[in-house]
Amino acid sequence: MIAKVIVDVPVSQTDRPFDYLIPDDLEPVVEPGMRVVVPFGPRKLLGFVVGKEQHSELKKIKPIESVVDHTPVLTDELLELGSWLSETALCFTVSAYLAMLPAVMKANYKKYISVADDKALQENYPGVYDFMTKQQKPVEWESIVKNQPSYLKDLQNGIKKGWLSVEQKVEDKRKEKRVKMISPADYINLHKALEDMDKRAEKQKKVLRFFLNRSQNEPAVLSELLKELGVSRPSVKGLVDKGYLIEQEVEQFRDAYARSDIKPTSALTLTDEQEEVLKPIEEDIASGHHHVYLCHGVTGSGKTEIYLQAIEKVINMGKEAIVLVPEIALTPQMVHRFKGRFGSEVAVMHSGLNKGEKYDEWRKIHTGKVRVVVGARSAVFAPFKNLGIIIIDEEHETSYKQEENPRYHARDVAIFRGTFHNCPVVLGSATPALESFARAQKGVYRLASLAKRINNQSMPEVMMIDMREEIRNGNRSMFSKVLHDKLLDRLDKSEQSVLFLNRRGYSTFVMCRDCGHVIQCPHCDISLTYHRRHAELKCHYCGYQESLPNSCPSCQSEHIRYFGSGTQKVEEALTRMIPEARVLRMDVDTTRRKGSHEKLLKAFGDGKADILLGTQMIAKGLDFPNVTLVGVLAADTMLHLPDFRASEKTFQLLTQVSGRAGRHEKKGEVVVQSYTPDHYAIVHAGNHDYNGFYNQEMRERQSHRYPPYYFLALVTVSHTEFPKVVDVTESITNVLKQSLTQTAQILGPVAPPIPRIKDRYRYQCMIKYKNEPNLLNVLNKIQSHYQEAFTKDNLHISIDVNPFILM
DNA sequence: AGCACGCCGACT
DNA sequence: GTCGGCGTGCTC
Repeated sequence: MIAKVIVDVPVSQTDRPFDYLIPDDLEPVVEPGMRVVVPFGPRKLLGFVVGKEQHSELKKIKPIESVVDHTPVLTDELLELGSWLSETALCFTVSAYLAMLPAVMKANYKKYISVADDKALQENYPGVYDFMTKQQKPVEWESIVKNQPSYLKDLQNGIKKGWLSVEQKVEDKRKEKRVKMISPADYINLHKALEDMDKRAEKQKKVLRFFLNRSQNEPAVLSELLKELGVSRPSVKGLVDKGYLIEQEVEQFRDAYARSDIKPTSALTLTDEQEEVLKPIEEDIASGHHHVYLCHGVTGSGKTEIYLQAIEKVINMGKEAIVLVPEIALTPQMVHRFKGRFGSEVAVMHSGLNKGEKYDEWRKIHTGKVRVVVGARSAVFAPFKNLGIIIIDEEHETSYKQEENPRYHARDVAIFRGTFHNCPVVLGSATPALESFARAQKGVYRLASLAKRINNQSMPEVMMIDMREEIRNGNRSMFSKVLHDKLLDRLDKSEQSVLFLNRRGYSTFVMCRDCGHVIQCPHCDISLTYHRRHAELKCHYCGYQESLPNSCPSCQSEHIRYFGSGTQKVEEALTRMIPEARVLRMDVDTTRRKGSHEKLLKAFGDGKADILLGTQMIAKGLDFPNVTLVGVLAADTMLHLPDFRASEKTFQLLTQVSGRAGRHEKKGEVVVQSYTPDHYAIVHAGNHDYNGFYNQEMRERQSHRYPPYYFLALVTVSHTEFPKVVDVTESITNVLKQSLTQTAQILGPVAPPIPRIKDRYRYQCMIKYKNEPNLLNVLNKIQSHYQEAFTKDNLHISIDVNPFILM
């Protein structure tokens, strides 16, 4: 038998199956979807078996070296999904497969050197010989490179001459936690065994009695058993050898939520509106039909309860469910809701888990221990075999698009899988992406609306503050008079407030007041960000840092200071303004440590602070009954980013933030400060008017030929030399112009908003198109044609179909 | 990507 | 005459 194997070499020349002979003894073992180790040229590689065939057309076929997995780690569906991804996202098939698995399942390649010809080596390279014999065991190549680079040359020659041998190893980084379990053998009568025992074997009898007193044949953990009975390992081993007891290794799952106290919940009564949304979804689940539902529900309208009840239906039918949540909203509150309803049926996948924990959660899914996964983007690849529903909450979130290879969008993957499994895909949002809403309007998706909040709470009142007015009235602080007063008012009533600072595009840069010089990264064309903590300037793109200078590097003036507004700066101003307020700051700095996110939120929920101040991360999913005021400090910072989605993002963010107020009995208020309060994104957000925003933004998109009216593809070229980048981008642009239809618009070559990152110049070419059946083909050709030149010349090309970030 | 093969210059 | 530079091409 022949196995078709995709090898772990992510280049276009090897992006196809290679034939390998399946040795007779592995014949019954090897199945598509398994990882195998195969010889490839002179080395050994990890590969994915994608098919089995009786014959091969090739003469020279090497056998599979070994099989890594006991059961396939990718189902047939996921294998198919991988090749679909490689075509549509223009990535290599292996990259797609690896993206579907936890990181620990990537191969670890190691090279080991050992002595093959003692005599010859000793004669020619005595130094190397001494070194090698001192080490005894084969020596890992990388450790020599790191620690004894002086030997490398001689070693290389020794290998060439055959005095040293090289062994390639493919290692797997995964490590299951395993425990030894002891249980009585099924067919053994313990009473009889006890009688048969040697009189002197007190310890062994003690063990048998222990199992006699236990219900049925319940296994016990070996280590605990030994401790409890005060016997030693050989006593148990003796019984195992006699065949009375059975020892087996059982995987133990690390459970990050094992200790938390989550109370079970049961289904809530739905409102008529919720009922109406749920009904067609349930019908699809019952009858096995695929539709995409866009569930447009205002914040607080009870979307999650609909998800929960749909999942319940899915579980009752013996099927499985995937719930995607943006990373930032994967808060403990959210996880608790699912754990509370479905208990141990739920696996949770988020970036807070370490690699081992992620692997364990993945295995819970793979081994069928759970039926529900709640997770961020990559959870869409959960290896379920019988999916009954896929839910994407906050579907408009940009984090669903992966910004590196494979550049997939979780929504597209979900729809692929939903089609395969004939199950519904539910997209939920208070502010759907324009693309999604447009599709729903066209009838491609089924639109379901929830216009009312549960318990009929009204939407919070939104006040727009024109900050230009404040400045005119002599208020130069970052807090308007109104916001200041309202904060004090809440403090009086001991109610809580949330202050939201939209920091994106608002980095705290350092500028000289005399000459206007802004300190920039020497490797990237972007200004450095000031970090107060260590009085350092950091580059967010390449990690470069330097200490804050005392004088301007350009004019030597000492009037150099930082501008912009970070959370730290706001916190300072806030405590200066209202010293008695207890402020909790939440940003990347205060939440870096594991679990600190949860801790901070808990502290706020427990009323240990009056004001929660934070960035993006507090915009989602927070639900505190005592919060009655939400302040947005600078609503329009994002509006002026060079991004055609700037208005949409601003609208979404303001709507989400406003939704944090007054979700319970107490009425909520929102204060939005901006310098452009009459911008339509801000106005419509203030009126909670999605449709109004949608209609206006759609006109903008149409007139500027942007999505959803046109599709986009973005080609970015980078190299250390500027003329080269321009040159290559130009020729790519020409190829595109010749190969695409007249209706396609090709913009470029143009310099992107950040023209240089990590000392590499960048240039782009953007394609706007409506219908280009040939596009993927052409882009694929461009990628593989230039790739050879690219790798050896250190040129880089990245192609993003449907890009989200245009930088 | 790695690695071998192979074809030319600068050294014992 | 050989060591070693890195251009070219292949890997089942």
